[in-house]
Amino acid sequence: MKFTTRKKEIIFTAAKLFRKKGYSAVSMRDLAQALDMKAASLYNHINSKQEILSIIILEVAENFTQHIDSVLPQEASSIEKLESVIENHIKITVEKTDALACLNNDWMHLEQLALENYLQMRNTYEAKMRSIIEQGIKEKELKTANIELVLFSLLSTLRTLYLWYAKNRTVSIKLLTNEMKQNLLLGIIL
Amino acid sequence: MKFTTRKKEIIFTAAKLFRKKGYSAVSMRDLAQALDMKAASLYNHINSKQEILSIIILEVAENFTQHIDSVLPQEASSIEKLESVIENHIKITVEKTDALACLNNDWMHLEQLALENYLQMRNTYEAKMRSIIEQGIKEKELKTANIELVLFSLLSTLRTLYLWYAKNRTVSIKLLTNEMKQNLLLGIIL
DNA sequence: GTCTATAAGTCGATAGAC
DNA sequence: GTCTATCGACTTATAGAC
Repeated sequence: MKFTTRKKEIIFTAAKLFRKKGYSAVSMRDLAQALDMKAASLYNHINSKQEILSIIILEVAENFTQHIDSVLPQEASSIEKLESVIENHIKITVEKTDALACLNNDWMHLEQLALENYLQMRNTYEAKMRSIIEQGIKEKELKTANIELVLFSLLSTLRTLYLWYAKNRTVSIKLLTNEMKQNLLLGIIL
Repeated sequence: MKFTTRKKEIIFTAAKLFRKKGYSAVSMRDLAQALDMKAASLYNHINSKQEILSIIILEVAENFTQHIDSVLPQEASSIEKLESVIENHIKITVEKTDALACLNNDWMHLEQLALENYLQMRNTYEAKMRSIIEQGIKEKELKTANIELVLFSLLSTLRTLYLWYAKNRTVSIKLLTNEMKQNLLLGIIL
């Protein structure tokens, strides 16, 4: 992996460590050692450990926000919109595995503005997903069911897909995408 | 909540705190304060912070192990077995929400024997789930699909259902169970 | 069984030399 | 931009009084 700046290298490495042990269990000394430098030197590139976490998480959160904002106003069926959401989750899972894991597991260690910012993006994302599901039920494309549980069933699998992908990196994205659409939308019973 | 021993009260309270902030971010002082006592006094009831974590996690892991061991040899269809597994996940989600969250998020902070023990139980559990899915495909009850992804789709939702349940505690278990069977087994498309 | 005091080490972060 | 040295607070855990 090549980096344009030392700061990006630090953030990339931090995401890898945070994913394995969690934000709280990784010390600045651990991070420095992984980069073959001393902890004090990190502070020439970043202001605090907290800043590293917020950069990692908010960047991924913004990726999700941008995608759902582009999908929602489209003239498309609810199923097409859900498929596009699934594709985007898989894209982020593949391209930003470590950062996605941090977002999932360490968001509660964000502070102040970064935490508010994250929670606001997450709430908005879920509200927009909910409206797609409601559209689908109204237009008789989706089964009439508990909307909150349908929303959760979809998101829980998509959010944690990185756990599966980490152990199965050789799978083709096309196969992964098709199978996930099948499983999530059509179920597994013949 | 009433407790038969002080040790059980400590473990119950620890699970609540670990769930909110994660094992590493909860100090023995935090735990003591939540119990209205001093940190040093905790050590009259438990040997170490690590012991608390392993008691919390291994107890839940053994619940899962016992259930799948009782389901696997039954003379039942693969779908009936999967339904029984879903019911058990929901039962544990409802009865041991905090401990289940610890198992999901903090298992990697287990050490030595406890870690080996946990990983062995998890691997065995997944292997037995896999054999149920294989049985289902062989007997043409389940669609022919990527077994590993079907397994992951099911478990990812069941394992993180506590996140949804924590915000929707008033839902009836019967409704929750029926909806989850629908979503996971039959999909959401009409 | 709970307390105070404390050991021995780690934490995030800073100052200042080079 | 990296280093050594260090600060002050916090960490898990123990010793011993009550």
